[in-house]
Amino acid sequence: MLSKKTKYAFHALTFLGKQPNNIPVVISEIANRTKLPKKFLETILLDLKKSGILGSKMGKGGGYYLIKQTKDISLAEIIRMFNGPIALLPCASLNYYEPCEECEDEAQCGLNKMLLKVREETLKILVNKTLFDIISAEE
Amino acid sequence: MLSKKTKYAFHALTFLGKQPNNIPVVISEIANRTKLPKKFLETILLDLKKSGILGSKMGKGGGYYLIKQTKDISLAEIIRMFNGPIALLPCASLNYYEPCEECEDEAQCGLNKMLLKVREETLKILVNKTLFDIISAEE
DNA sequence: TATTAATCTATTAAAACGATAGATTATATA
DNA sequence: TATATAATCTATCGTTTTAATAGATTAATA
Repeated sequence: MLSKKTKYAFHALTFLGKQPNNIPVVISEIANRTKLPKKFLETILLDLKKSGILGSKMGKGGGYYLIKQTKDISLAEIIRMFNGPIALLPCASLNYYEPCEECEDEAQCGLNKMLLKVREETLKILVNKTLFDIISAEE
Repeated sequence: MLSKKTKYAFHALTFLGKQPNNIPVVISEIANRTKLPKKFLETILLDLKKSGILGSKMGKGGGYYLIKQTKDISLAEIIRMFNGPIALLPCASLNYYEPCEECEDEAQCGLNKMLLKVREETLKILVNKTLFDIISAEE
């Protein structure tokens, strides 16, 4: 399951992705239109900015706007950022790898091998689907 | 990510699946061999019993043993039992469906549509992989 | 210089997770 | 029938994560 933060990020991105010419939109408008809690949304937008997906402008006429192309923002990327690893266990993750305490020999562990495969196949799905596809699916 | 409970369930099942003739094994032995916390493991084994995957016998010579065939125990089944939905959001889950509060019209929601597809594809993977495959992958 | 709007720091309530303790019930066998 | 064995049940508990809010600060514009 995705956290609410992750879900909110998708909603905010979808909204901004539909904005014409990527004109900056202020937080409160994004919050109103997407029905997301404003203060919580702030932290999300900030994270998206820090990772280079959004840009921002302070002061009058400011707000947040999309920098990356919607086709270049994959589900995997957003999920990793807000939800953590794609893999089902840390021992099967490439980006967030950590060994299991109870596991004597990982190279022997059938669960690990299986979850590595699952991760691989899941990633294929999540990398190929983008914000563009989400927006295209609307209406 | 899977919870530790889910991971422990897989380890316990893998151990029992490798047992010859499905002879009952006592909790403490399962715990020792798998290196899992015994008391926590108890609750897991009980759940597995209630769902018909394991059988148990009290008293001397008792313990837990596998009832279902390893080929008939899918990853999806275990994950659902201990970890919850396969879908990434409740609104995209069939077994645990729940609408989103912020969503005015689900039929219009691009995220929902996308996650329904993801769920479908993920399920294909997780249903086709079984305890048998995990055990086969060992050594 | 006043207004606007993002950014930063700090805090908090609630839920989920992981784990343990102790009492009870069922079964086998000596 | 008594005893040992082992699952089962009830209850509790600390920690971490999640979701959310409050308030002060900085930057940009007009």
